[in-house]
Amino acid sequence: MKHNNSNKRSSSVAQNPSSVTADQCSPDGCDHRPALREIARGQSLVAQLRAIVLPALQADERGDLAAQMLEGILDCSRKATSQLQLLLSSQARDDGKRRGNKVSSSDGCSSKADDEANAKPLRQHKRRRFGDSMSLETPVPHYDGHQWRKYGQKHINNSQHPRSYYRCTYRQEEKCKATKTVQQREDHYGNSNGDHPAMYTVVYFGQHTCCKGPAGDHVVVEASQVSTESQSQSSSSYAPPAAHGDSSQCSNISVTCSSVVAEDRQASMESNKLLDMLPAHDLTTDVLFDLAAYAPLDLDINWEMDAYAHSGFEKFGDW
DNA sequence: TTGATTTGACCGCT
DNA sequence: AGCGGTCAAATCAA
Repeated sequence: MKHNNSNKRSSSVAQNPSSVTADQCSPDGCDHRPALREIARGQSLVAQLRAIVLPALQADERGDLAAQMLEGILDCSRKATSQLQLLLSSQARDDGKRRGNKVSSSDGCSSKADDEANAKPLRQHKRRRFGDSMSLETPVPHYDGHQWRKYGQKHINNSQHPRSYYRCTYRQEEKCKATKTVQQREDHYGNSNGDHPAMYTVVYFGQHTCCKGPAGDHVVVEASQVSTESQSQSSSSYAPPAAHGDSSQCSNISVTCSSVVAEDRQASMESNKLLDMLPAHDLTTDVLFDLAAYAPLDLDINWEMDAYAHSGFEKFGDW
């Protein structure tokens, strides 16, 4: 049945919120979300790389080795991600306690929302927050190893290109909540020669909880979702191995960060080995160089920040 | 026929 | 008020 209430709105000049990343810093200055975003970016790059490389590789030992290395890289970054997410979830829990669980009231738990929910089956629209998002710029926004279904497209204020909305194909059968948005960048215009391929900004929301992803194994349930999804569902409930206390997160973090750095160094070394193995391929080598270069640097920065966390170091610069 | 995409409407949030 | 995310009927494509 079509909706008959026409309230289509015209566009007006406004700031584009997509250029803003919210919740960059936690109250205690021990924020690892920038590192998490970079690792996720690396994961996405590897997934794209695999989608490009694997079909072109021959089924021989080198091909198997390359596939194993790609798996190794993804495995390293997954471990690093899950460790950081555990830290973030404990941070968010503690933050929620301090704020008196204000978040939960926006999830339909307030009395007004309850009344309306009893009256009619309301649509549950929750505006996403950028705290649990990972952004990526890529010429191949559709090759990330996952299967997506488009569910919407919108023109965004002050943007020439529309933004497309995708959710995981296995959203229903596996309750996978991962979504992404794809929007062509304003300052990149592809030409027919392929000299300057169009660049797209891809923003990922949530982690894949389906088992049909590129690695085929189960990925850590989104830990940072606690800021937006306090209304937990039984299918996606995530219980950390041990309950954390209210304080002393920084000492906890400093222990865990060493293992995160180790995992990411391993991923970077694998990338370099893969780079030596593969024949010249523009897009492939670009992605690999990107991978090999970014990981140790970004994590070293965060590692050093841990040392200063206790002294109130807060600024994270241009992440 | 079935699954994917399109598109106008709806709704939460700022 | 209006922007952006999501829903869901209509439409398209295989």
